[in-house]
Amino acid sequence: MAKRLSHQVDLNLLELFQAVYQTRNLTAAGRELGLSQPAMSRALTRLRHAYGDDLFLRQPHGLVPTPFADELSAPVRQALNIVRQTLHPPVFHPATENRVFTLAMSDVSEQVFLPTLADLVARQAPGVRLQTSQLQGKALHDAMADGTVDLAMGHLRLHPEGMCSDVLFTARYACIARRDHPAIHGRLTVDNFRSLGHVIATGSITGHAQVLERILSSPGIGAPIALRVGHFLSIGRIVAQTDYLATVPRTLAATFEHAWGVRTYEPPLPLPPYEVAQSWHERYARDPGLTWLRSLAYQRFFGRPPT
DNA sequence: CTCTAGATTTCGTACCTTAA
DNA sequence: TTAAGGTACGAAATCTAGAG
Repeated sequence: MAKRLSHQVDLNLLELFQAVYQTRNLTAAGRELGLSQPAMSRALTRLRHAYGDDLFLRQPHGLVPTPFADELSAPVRQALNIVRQTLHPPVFHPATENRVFTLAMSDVSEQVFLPTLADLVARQAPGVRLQTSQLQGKALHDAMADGTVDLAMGHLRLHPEGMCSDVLFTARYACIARRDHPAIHGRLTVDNFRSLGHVIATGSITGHAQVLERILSSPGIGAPIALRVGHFLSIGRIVAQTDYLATVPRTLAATFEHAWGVRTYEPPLPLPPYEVAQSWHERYARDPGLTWLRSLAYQRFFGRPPT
């Protein structure tokens, strides 16, 4: 294919080339494209001029492609297929797809809503597998931007640049302490909250630690932070075996009650609710697989697809 | 079967209209 | 102003039917 286009070519001319190449008949190709025969003839002239080749020769049994046209046909067909694919992007078929999705989430989210999500995925898409990632900060942002991590879920601190998100639900905090705590009688008081040592999880990718540290250290409260740990899930057992107090997501408190026998208390002062969201990078906003997964998570909480 | 004249088909061009 | 498409028409090749 040594010849070069003499000037910019209207891409519709490639459709014309393809139609004429297939039909070997200008009038029939014109019917396919909705053009009159003279319009086809004129368009073919433009294409001939652009390529500097006759492309098709009029012969007794129709238009016969030149060797150059034969050479051109495969790349033109491929180019048209690529263009058509951009207009009709691939569809994700959950029942038959094989794909691994990587979800960035805290240990809290793994405990609280990953089981339900995993069950939904297993029912609808048996070939799809999930794995979680504990990346945080810039590493998480970079991983989401390059597609290594597909979706981040939870009450997360994310660098906002290029991020999109759906709020899945709003949740509240609860306090937990050991069942036979010597200083707590019936209900948790403001004095208990101020004087008892608190356990908080600071190593997690969630934004809970920031919120709780601010509350505990605020001028009117000044509660002591006795222990900082890396994971929320460690807190239940620690609280069960010490006189420490902890403020954790309410759903997690319920889990700790069953697992470690701790007791859940209403916070003695108003704590702000927090939002749990799913976030993804704008580069993958139209990824059909990711769109399906996001929709599944959204329906899990709202009973309907996102608008 | 062969030849021939008219009909039909198909491509190319001139000229006009339209829309950007 | 320019490019693209339509109508009208010419040219060339093929098809078809009738005559010899």
